[in-house]
Amino acid sequence: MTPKIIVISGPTASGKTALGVALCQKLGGEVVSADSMQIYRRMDIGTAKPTPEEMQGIPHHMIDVADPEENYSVARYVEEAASCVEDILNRGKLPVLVGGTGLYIDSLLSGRTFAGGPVDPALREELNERYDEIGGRGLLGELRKVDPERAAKLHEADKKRIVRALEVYILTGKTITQHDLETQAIPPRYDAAKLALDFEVRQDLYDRIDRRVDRMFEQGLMDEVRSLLASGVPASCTAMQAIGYKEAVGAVSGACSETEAAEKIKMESRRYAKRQLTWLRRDPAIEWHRFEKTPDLNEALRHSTEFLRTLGIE
RNA sequence: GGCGCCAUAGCCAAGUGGUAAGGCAUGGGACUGCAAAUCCUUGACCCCCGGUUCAAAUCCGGGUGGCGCCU
Repeated sequence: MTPKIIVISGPTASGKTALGVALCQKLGGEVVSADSMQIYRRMDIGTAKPTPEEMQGIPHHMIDVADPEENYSVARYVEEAASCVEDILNRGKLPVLVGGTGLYIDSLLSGRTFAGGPVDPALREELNERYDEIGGRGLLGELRKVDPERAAKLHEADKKRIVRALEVYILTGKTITQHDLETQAIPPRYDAAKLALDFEVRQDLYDRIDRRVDRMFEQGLMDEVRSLLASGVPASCTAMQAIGYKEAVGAVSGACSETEAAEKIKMESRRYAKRQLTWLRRDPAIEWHRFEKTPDLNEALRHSTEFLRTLGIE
């Protein structure tokens, strides 16, 4: 089976956008973003959203598809992104999935479905409260009674996952363990050629991140955040939990200085990059391109096309 | 030059005689409807030399380094 879709991933600030556009130009493709924060409108600077100049006329999908106050989710992403991909394929073009949100990429490619229909906010709230009341050990104990396998994998402090596991069971009568087994059994939705970018030396990536954050402030990150808040976007919503935004909110409110916020953003971005790498590294199918010191787009492009050729894409 | 204070992991920092809390960072890992989120995990023999003691990061002396004050 020939891969029908290309994936370009890597940690933040590794040069995914540029490579994605270059490959699209070369292969007649369109970009489908796989970034959990660039989906929000009016959040441009802090998410390092590609500018029109960077896009170079290549269509970009799954960017600016939601308002910051909306509750977006993987499930919604999979649904919407899949229809973008289908549309691109139907027009005889090549979908190029570009982004750093590993969960979104894997979920889309696998065709994963999520258990239990729409989330029931009341139930989730109830479970969260119960967790606070009886503690992690207590709630994990309750999960153990219905789904011992899942309970064994979760740490008592992992509130989110304990709550979700219980939620799935209550909503569907099926354990999340069983649901996972069922979805794992279905064949992947797309056969993808996966590329990821990284640096030979971690510090080089971190240096890039630092510079990018400085640039965000020069470009007016603070104003962007001020206007989001002024337009009524609550500081508590998911979108505002994004790195860069929650810290800038602190500076806007006077809780810390702008310099302190910048330092915090750099640090959080480094940690995020590390988590992204952890996620990507466990996928043996990924072809890595590691930059020496400075990102060399031509090098990456050559490596990529060579790799794609071996898979029959050119 | 004199007096005083301090010297514990990359940083902050507890510990005043029995063999090194904690926080942050860093590295590693997890991850099936909030994922840029959430969670797990990770290190030092205590500035140097000598002394006291069964036993010193902890007491004494000296050295070095830093900070403050004075002349």
